[in-house]
Amino acid sequence: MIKHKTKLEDVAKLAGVSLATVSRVLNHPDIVRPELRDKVSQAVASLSYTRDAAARALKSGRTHTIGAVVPTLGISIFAEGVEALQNRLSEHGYTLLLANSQYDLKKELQEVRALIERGVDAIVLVGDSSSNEVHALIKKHGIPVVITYVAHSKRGTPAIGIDNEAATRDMTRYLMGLGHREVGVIANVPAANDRSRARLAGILKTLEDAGIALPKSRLIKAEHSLVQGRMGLQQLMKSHPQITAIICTTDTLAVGAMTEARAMGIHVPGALSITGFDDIELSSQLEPPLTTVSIPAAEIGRGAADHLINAIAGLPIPLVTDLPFRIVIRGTTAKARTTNPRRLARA
Amino acid sequence: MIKHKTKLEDVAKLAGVSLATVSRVLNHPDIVRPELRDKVSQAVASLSYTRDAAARALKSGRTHTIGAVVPTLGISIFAEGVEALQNRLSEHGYTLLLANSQYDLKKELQEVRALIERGVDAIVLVGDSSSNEVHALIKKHGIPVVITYVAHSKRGTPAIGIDNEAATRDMTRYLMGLGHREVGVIANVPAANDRSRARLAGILKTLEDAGIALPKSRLIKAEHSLVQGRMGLQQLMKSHPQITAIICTTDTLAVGAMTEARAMGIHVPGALSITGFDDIELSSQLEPPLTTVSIPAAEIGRGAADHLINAIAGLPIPLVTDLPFRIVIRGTTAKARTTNPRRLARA
DNA sequence: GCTGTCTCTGAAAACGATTTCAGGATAGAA
DNA sequence: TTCTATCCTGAAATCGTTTTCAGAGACAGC
Repeated sequence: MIKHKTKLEDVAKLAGVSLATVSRVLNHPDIVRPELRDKVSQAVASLSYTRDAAARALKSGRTHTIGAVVPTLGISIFAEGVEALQNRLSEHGYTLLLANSQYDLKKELQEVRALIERGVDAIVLVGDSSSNEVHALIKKHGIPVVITYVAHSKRGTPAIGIDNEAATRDMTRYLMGLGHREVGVIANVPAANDRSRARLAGILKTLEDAGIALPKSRLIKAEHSLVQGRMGLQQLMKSHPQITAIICTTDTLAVGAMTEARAMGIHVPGALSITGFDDIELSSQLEPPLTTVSIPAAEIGRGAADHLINAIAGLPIPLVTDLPFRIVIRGTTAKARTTNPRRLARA
Repeated sequence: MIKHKTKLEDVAKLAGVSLATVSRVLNHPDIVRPELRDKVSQAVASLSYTRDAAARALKSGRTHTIGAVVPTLGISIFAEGVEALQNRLSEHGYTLLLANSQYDLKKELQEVRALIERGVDAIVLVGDSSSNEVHALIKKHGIPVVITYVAHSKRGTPAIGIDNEAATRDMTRYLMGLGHREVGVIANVPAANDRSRARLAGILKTLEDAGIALPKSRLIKAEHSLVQGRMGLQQLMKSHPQITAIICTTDTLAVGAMTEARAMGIHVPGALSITGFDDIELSSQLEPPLTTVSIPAAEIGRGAADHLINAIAGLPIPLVTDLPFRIVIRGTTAKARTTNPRRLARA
């Protein structure tokens, strides 16, 4: 138990100098005469003194604190991004205040408000589908902000991430290059998730450009879970056995789809190609390993940290930091089969 | 951009009362005359005033902030626990400061120190293997703390979680009940992970009690990853083809093991039973679904929040909150085979 | 009508740091 | 030796609340 929290005054007394000098040693060591500086440092050390964060924050107006609101930590790319963000912040003496929105715009606003009231120096958001109130609030307080996991700015807000639409475009083209024309899509498209919507848009646009229509019955809108991936695949293959490729907007859905394909006796990739998105740890370890899009989650987290630290220091930050994604071709994709679907489906 | 951050004084002026009264309306509404209270509330609303957190913290000595240090968010049970923790804290007006230790005791100490310097009102730790310095530091500052994911107190620190050793004991007994005598173990046992050590201890003790020795060659110490699970199984089954059951200390290892078993042509559970621990989302969706131990991660997070909020209010908190785990029997376990191992292994 | 209680309100003193402003000491120049 | 310029240092104001302390009103009892 501490009796009398050591404060600046105690250090000053011990070192035989004034408060101001101690403060200077702590903040601008270079403007203090070396001998005094040493004496003070010694006093600080011997008392194991640390400045009171609240008092500093009150006087200086900066809390050395950065807030982040992510949809959920249950999705590994966000967990990975947050972890990288925190590590980088920690290296620079910043502390992370974390909140989650559960893809609920109202909750996001509420958490952002709480963060601002706590006096965070900057804010990290995920995606560009935050409500206008959120952005208005942040702007009103003049707080630096970055949106992550997307590579386009909106309302002038800096962004760091990948071009989701381009990624699914590339993936779809790759499948078409393998001869797939009969495709199905399993997509999770909550209202508050612009990343998923962009991914879906990339697929649809590419198919359309190739003259392939995607009737509603071939597009399963699912929640982000393994079970829904399974159900999606089942529904798709039962109603459209001629399908040769299934594009999923997340690995979780794709893994679910793979499981169901196996249960239905559909060989992957012989009879059916499946692709995912995110490249979670599991994907490379499956049998067969999943073809997917790998996104640099850790880099996004670190980059967001760097950008904001700079912004707090008054430096400009790039409006868009477009990080490269990677199409990772593994074992779940192959040339489209041309034989009778029913035959192969039972194989 | 805000020009002149509205403060207590502005509200007081608008409402025609003193600073003290406004503060009272905000903190103890009941002791202020209704008509004045309304006038003040109205002024607060019309200026959309919010108290400065730093000033409050400085004066009141409480930050309404709780810090947590977890090993990593990459393990879903921690991600789930943190999310639940944050949600519960948020409901009660607290903000979560999050840090991660990467299973590094030094880093944990460093992060805890940073958290304390930020003035957190309480701290959440994972497991009981934190360094003595960590606990000394926390104690010195008189900050409430809870250790999580374990169900035993150490150094008098309150704990909330499960009895890991009992869980693997139960699981091992279950396997023995199925007739398994030839077992192998894949365990991840970093120095800073008492949970995993307890899990391993539960297995070894139970086997020993049953008169089954576990030679070193049947115990694979692995890192917590799918790949290591695969490698572990391969090594085990190559050197001891007579093994009929593999106990893993985490689902991730077990999933890796299952993948490898399939690759090696070993039928699960016909030729080999495999068990995990954690019950991650994936486990129930595998083919066959994994027999494992389910742990109440969200409940741990919420419980930690509740305990600490009480502790801050000066209420006592239980020393040990032993939450129930659940042995979930699914498709990867079956009676031990008695036929020639080599035969079946090729089947 | 006066005094004693009881409520409620306001003035002012913290909380612990940062930083401005001015003055003291030192060094160099004349 | 004396004066100016240069550095450093310390005193004091300030950041925005909370809370103590005492005083002003209101009300009832006598």
